[in-house]
Amino acid sequence: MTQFAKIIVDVPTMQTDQPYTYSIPELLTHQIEIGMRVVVPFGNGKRLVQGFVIEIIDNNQFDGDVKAIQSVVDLKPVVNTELLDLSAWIANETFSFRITALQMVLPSVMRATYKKRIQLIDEIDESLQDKLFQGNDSIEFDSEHMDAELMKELLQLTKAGKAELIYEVGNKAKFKMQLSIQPELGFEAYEDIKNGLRKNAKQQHLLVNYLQSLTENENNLIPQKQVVKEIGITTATITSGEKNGWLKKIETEVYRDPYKDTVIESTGMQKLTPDQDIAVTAVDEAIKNEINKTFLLQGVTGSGKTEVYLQTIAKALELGKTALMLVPEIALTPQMVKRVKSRFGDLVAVLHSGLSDGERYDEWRRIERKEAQVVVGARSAVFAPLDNIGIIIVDEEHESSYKQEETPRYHARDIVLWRSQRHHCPVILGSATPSLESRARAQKGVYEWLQLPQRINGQPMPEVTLVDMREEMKNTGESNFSEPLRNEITKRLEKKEQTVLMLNRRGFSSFVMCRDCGFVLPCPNCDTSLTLHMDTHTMKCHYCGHEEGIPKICPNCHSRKIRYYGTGTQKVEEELKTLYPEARILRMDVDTTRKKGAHEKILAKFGAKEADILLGTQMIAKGLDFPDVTLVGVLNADTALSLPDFRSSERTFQLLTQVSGRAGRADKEGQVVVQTFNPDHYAIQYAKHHDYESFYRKEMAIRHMENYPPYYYTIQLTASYTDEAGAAKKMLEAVQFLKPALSDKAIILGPTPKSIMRVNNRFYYQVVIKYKSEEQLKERLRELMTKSQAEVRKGLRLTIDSEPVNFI
DNA sequence: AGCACGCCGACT
DNA sequence: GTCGGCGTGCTC
Repeated sequence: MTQFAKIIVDVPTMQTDQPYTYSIPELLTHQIEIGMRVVVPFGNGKRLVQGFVIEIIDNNQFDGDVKAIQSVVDLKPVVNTELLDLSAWIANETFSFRITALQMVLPSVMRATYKKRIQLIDEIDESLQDKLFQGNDSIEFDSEHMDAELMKELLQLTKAGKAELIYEVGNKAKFKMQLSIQPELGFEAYEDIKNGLRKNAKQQHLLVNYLQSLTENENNLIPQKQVVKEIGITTATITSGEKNGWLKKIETEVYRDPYKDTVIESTGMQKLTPDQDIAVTAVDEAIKNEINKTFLLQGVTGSGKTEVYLQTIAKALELGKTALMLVPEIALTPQMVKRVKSRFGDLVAVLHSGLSDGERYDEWRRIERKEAQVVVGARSAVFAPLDNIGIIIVDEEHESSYKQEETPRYHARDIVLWRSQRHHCPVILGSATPSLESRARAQKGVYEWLQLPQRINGQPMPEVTLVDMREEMKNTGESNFSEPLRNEITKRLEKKEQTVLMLNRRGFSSFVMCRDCGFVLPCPNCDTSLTLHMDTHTMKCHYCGHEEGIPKICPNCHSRKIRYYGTGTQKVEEELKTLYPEARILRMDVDTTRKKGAHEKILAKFGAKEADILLGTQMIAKGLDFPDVTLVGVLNADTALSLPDFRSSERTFQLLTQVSGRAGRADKEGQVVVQTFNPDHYAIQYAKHHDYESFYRKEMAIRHMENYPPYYYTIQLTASYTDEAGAAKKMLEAVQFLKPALSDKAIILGPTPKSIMRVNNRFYYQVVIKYKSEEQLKERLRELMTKSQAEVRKGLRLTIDSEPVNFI
């Protein structure tokens, strides 16, 4: 009996965002399973696309002609039922397409590649064939790069029936294979062969001896490369050995191991403090009883959260379960990875953005084949194809990088909670400064609250000194370094201790300004100014990537007095060098860490005490742990505070608390100097006193008053268009459309232009809706998307972001 | 997305 | 007259 399959096709549009029914050809009946990728004809002509099988049914519910599946891509399913369900849920929650959500849960190499080619099917004039096909009988048809004249002629040929258009669906994923050899005979047989060999056949002797020794081994599959190197014979000898039937050659898959060259010593469990012990016991209990429960593990820097994570992971493994641990990208340092690997060895798979597509795919396969049972990774690692998860950990749970800023705009924390329900396992959300959302849930008892209030070594938190830059400016003028900070740096240099200096990301760019007329070089495509990049000696736009030369004379008034301003890390570094000519300085920012591994190199250098001062952006706030750092300086604590985002206080508090924790972790006492223009701001004051609880209460009061999360949910709509009026009109229309479906408790903010209204010559307008419970909202938003399709074709872009992390 | 169909302007 | 512009509809 003919079976049918429901398939999500790889055509990411609203109109095609639904399962299509295809018949399963007889030949493929026993091959096709749910979760496999297939190639199907779609649309007019012979267009082929990839699709995912999401259901297999016995009777066709579609009244119309069904087409048959063309071919199967996979030997076994690549998406299990859990991830299939998860992707459907994500598509629904984030207003994205099912195909996009499906592709997101898989490594990017598994995405299909499409090619067209023109195949000659009839005899044509030889000179014409030379011209059009370069002597071949088919040619790739690439309408983007092809010569227009050539294309026209090829199409004419197709129309005349002399050639046809062929669609090809490719697959980028390749296993890296390696040739290995294996003995074919037993010990005795090799003995006989040896006796039969000529005396001077030295290489053959070596080979047979080697094969004979392998017969004793359990694992007798040895890479050919290794054999050649080890016993010094040629591959020719091995090949003739194969011909003689002494051995066989086998192709095996090898994994690209990015950590191949790092030697890792194994470490055991550490002794727990009483607080840690309470936490571990509570989580272990939940793992054992398969209780889907969320713990908020709130522990100050240095309180040993990581040890709690590692011991609960050990518990899960002990029970035959797997573990997933998420870490923010910037905290996923070699130190961090080493710590996990040293505990669990080869059971660990690591997924982070630094991996090549191939490496990422290999790690994914190790997980899928259950060779790796512990997964450590950044945001997208939440989709690791683990089975039977025992514990999920989200470290630094407050980090905004857990939210994906492109569609599907998911938050890893939400995915984690979904998966924990599916696997009946507990979740640990860990942080020194939990997000208000999570902390409030702990308050309400939705999460179980675990605390680690003490540092492991019983050390006090470092002393934080605030420097009022308004006062300082009067004395020191334009310097980035206040007198108190300079004095402290001098002291460290004398005592041969290390200093870390942090420059807040926002407002840290250098721009070019004319001293005579005040002209600032703007980006031609965006409403921003270009920033100076000394490494490439160009002016760049951070939003659209536009790049141009550094002007020598002012384009506006032709003055020669055009200089660069602002506090880029490079400029600060220069000032540091003049202040402390003898100090060894390392700079860490986007420019110096662009190359792969550069980040690690800088940290390793600093760790080896090859520098006195480490200067960097926020990337230095996370995960670095150097015992000789006794001074942490924050050059501009409050640049984020002035931003029109309700989370700016929270971010400032979190950042300051986090960097403070970097000072004096071992036996030496640390000190923190924070330069600020708002020394009285509560975020800065509470950070100075390491007082999360007071900050939490104060901030909650403000959120309550202003109707922001966690008291309200938020949704942000953004429209962009090539003309400003179009974008504004669309958002106005959206408000008109949504309003009737909302209760009077919902609050609509906007439409307003985005703070950078024009990016890459598109204009952006937004609307934010704050609400507590709106039954119809999501459905209405979906309708809005559907009815806007016609405009999308004309260039409108409409995005819906549920619980956005950036409001500007 | 990508392709066909269909209806209007300026050319071999 | 026809080639080709892009607005519209459809894809199991």
